Amino acid sequence: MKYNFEKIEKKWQEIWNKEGTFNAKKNCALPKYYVLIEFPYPSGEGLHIGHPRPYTAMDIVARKKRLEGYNVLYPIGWDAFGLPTENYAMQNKIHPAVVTRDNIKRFKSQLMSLGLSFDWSREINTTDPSYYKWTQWIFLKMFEKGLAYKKEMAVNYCTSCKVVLANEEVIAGSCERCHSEVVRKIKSQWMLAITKYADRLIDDLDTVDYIDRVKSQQINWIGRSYGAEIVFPTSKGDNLVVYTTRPDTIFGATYMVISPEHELLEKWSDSIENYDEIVQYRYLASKKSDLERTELSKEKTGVEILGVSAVNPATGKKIPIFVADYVLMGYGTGAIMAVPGHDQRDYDFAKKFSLPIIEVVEGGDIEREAYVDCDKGLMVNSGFLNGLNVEQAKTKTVEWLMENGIGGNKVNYKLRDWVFSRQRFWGEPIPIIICDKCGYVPLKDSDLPLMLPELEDYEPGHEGESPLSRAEDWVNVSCPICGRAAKRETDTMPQWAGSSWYYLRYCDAGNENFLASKEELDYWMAVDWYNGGMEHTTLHLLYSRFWHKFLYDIGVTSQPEPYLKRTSHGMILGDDGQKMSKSRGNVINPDEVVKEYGADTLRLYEMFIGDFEKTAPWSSESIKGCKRFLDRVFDMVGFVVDGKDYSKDLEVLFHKTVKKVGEDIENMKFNTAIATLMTLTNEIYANKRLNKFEFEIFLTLLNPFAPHITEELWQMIGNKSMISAAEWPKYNPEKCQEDSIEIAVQVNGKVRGRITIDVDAEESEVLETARSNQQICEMIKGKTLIKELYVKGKIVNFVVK
RNA sequence: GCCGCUGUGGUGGAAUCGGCAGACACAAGGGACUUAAAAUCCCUCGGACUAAACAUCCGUACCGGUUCAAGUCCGGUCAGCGGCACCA
Repeated sequence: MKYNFEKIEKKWQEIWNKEGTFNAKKNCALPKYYVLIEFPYPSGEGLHIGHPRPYTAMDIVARKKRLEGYNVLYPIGWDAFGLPTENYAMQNKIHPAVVTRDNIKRFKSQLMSLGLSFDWSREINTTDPSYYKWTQWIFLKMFEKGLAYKKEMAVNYCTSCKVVLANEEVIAGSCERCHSEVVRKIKSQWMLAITKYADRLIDDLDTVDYIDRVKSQQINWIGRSYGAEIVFPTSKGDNLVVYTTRPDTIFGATYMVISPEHELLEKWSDSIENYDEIVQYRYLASKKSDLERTELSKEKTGVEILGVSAVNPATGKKIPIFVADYVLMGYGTGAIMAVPGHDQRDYDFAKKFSLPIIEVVEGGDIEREAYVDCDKGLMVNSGFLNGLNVEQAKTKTVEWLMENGIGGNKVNYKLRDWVFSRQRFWGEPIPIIICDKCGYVPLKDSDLPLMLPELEDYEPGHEGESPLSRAEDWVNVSCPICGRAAKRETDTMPQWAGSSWYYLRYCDAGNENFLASKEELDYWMAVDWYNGGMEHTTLHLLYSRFWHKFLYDIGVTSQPEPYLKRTSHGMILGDDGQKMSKSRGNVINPDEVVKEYGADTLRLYEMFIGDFEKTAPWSSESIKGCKRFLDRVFDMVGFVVDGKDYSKDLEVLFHKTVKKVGEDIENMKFNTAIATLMTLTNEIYANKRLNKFEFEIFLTLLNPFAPHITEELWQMIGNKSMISAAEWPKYNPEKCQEDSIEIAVQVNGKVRGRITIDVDAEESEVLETARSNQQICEMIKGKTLIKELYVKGKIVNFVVK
């Protein structure tokens, strides 16, 4: 009989679907295991060949855990708000909800065709009002606790998408999505105070099992640094506060710089002699996009503030103050003390403006460049700090600052609060009413969900105002507190909102009274294993950890962290080694692969393609090997004879294989797990005879990788129940090794012969056998034996001279 | 510039704690079966030397070190990938 994958796969998908084979049970006495993948954005292009890689990997984990007796939750849903859908809707005059529905339909049938063991009964959709009701509810809780606030601020504005972006969405000065220019614009925006959680987001990484590169990227992104704030008096009487990580270098501070947006500039406007020049500089700086600022980073620009100066509190000397855009308003205090001797940027600036450069740590050559990495040098030209090392000087300076009441230790972060407003249609409306008298008034819980209004078109306004502002019936309301005319907030939430808590909804997807019941949350949370892309490390992953911690603080969840384990998969490239793209013409369509080879082969190949964590090029040739393997597995049924135990020939190999496949799945080494099964298959083909018991073990091991074919063969050999309800095999560690093994014998570290020994043989016995080996005898004859080594079960080495 | 990662046959990749480098596949070459092709099965497959095999030597980006023994550990160099980037 021929392996008819098309028929087999259709048959089992229908059975699983009809019976809900993989639906998780509600909270119960069984041990639980929660496996999570990042739910897809249902784009118009349909499933990408890269999607099945993580989905299959986690499917393998889920299926294995089920076979091991766990109550497994492996859910799926749709992260469906967002710009591509909205843009498509605008171009084609179709409602985004309709576009979303059609895209989901296509994605769903594609995912179904892969035999993924999702619990479809818990399917969620972030654009469903019964879902975003709770996204809005969480926002209101944050508002209630003061974590959501509105602020006039310079925001990143994408000139093409006409939308405000979060810092995380700006890549090297351009829009993450469309790569257009991003400029700064002053706007009133909703913000979420993620910075209040900065320390916990770093420190709690110690309590979870994330791959190192995820941890280090998050730590890097949050960017915690320890330093000091120092107060510099000015000639205007106002104090100018700076942040520095090098308080020890204060004697070398020969000038100061404040950022163009600094508030003191306006306050000092009357006293500044060249105020016009400064206003002009500030205007030019604001016109610069982030891209230009970055590109021009080599050449420093700035203007000296004439008429106002500061005093270095350590030296007592009068020093000038400059305005320059190399100092950012968003970090520290927006002002610095410049130490050109020991900071390259200050050095470049000082050279350009002919400012004094003083060496305060010896050991460098400040004639040539700033001496930056000067941890080992001693302080000079620094009054009471002279002779100390850098660490001592830091401590002493901070003590001195505190004694004089002009500063102290300070921790700073690169992380900024999350810009949460979007001026677009296809997002969750922010459930706030703006009243002239009462301010920002939250909707009552009973008024949620606040549904999106119906609109004729979804174009944003020319000044970047939200399309919702045109829905006058919807916008104009009366204030819930005072009853006067008021307006709804017209901004919507960013795409990251719905995905910040979706894993909680899966625990109790249909709940109408709350985002999920306490019982189900306590049973299922935390997620045991979450796999996703590296590109979400500083966005989704950080955001959702923040929301989760907030929900933990208000008692919704019982664990401080949402995900116990986080891993990441590599991308699949085109067969030319380049990223797949339409323009390169190297795109592989999963539907076509399934049609030609079947889902089991696709699954197997994507797991066999290479190290799961690394990028791998697709090969239309290599996939044939996986198909060939499944053909051989199918034909194996012809070797099966009755037998309820292992045969003598294969017993050790089977025990080894059970051990290896199980461990490899746990360690994400799917490729070597498959290689091991291939080796066993080759051995079975050499024997051409297989006990039924052995075949069942083999099928169970292969089942997580290739679920359809194994289900079919399981039935073909007479089983009434499904293999999906079988038990994961166990191995006996004692039977994982042959009684006698061959080991290599080295002379001076080079293999010169091999001997067969009993596994448990004594060292002296093994060495004797090795010495009497003919080849070895000849090699060591007439030479002095200096040392002999035996590493049990591995190797013998004779050192001779 | 800073942080993280990776360099192994023609290709994708194996090698648990330092113990026989190249598992498992793909491609290629040869053979069997076939009228023929496809499919399938068998053999060869890092390099040098060799008609071939045995043997020997070389070989995990490069240079050096530790060790009886290094793809693996240490120091340095080069190349590539990812993230951040005027963060004081």
